[in-house]
Amino acid sequence: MPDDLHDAAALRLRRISQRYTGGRRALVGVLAGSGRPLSIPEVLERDPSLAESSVYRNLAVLEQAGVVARIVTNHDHNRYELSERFGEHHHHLVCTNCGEISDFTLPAAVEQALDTALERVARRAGYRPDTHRLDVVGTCATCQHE
Amino acid sequence: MPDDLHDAAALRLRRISQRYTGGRRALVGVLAGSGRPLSIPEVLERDPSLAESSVYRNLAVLEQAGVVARIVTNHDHNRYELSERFGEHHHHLVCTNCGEISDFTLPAAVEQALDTALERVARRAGYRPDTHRLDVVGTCATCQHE
DNA sequence: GTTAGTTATGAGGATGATTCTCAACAATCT
DNA sequence: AGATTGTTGAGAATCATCCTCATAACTAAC
Ligand SMILES: [Zn+2]
Ligand SMILES: [Zn+2]
Ligand SMILES: [Zn+2]
Ligand SMILES: [Zn+2]
Repeated sequence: MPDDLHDAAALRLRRISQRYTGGRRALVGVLAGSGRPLSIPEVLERDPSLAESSVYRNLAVLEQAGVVARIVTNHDHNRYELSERFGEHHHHLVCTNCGEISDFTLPAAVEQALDTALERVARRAGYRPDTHRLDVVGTCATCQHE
Repeated sequence: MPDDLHDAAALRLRRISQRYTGGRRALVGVLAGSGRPLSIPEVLERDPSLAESSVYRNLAVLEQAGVVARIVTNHDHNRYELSERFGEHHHHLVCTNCGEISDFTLPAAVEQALDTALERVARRAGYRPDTHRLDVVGTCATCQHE
């Protein structure tokens, strides 16, 4: 967990007048160390010293600050990962069976073409576009063997 | 609400040994008449004769049958719309402020390029891809005036 | 068209993820 | 240090969603 990650997180929090406390630093560390989006029970497993209510509150704060992103799913729990601004722009593979999520990126040319097409379509509908979300929905390798 | 829509819905239900009852027909009618994805409170507003518990149960049945699709959101309620198989493949514009959702389609060339790129990327990750979801996240026209 | 068997309904209750409350605690400033 | 303001966490509250079960509707023989 590199220091500049924590520095950047602290900066973003300061921008919305929030402190970078121990609990929040721990959350960023857990998410950075995981490599894939985690549900809150998974976060608590990885650091049992954290209090459930604080984890909910702090992930919401970190989301507002733009440090983490919440991924909503059909399954029971939402999942969290570090915001794209701390990594590269990416998308998700979602398993309909077990709910697991992993990351992928598109070839630059496809991403580019997609982005300009989306920009145009949003403007035409009166929307001010901010970002986009793209998920491939399917069955993960593990769930195919059953 | 064209008859062939109801016929197709009935057929899909029959395939999973479910009946196309009055309540289910009413749900399909409401969703077909709306033109945009609706939350369950919105469905109940539009047809107050429906029972809340039956709406939840029947939308789940219709989802299993492939007649409706559930759209999960950051906001309080999920939303439902008729499945793509009853209309054309499309995507969503999502307002981060009020949660409203509207539909759009991509130019065929972009959609095509995207689809083949996704297929390739999913296979490489061991996934059996089923479909994809693409949302533009931003601010709707109404919410920009405030 | 009656009967027996199966499936759907709906009102109210249960579940459970998330959010709220509030008293104790920690950081920041003068 | 004292005063002010932000944070924590254990438990309670909320509320979208799902479940229960007695009743009603449908279906398929007889
Ligand atoms: Zn899986
Ligand atoms: Zn993208
Ligand atoms: Zn809006
Ligand atoms: Zn598409």
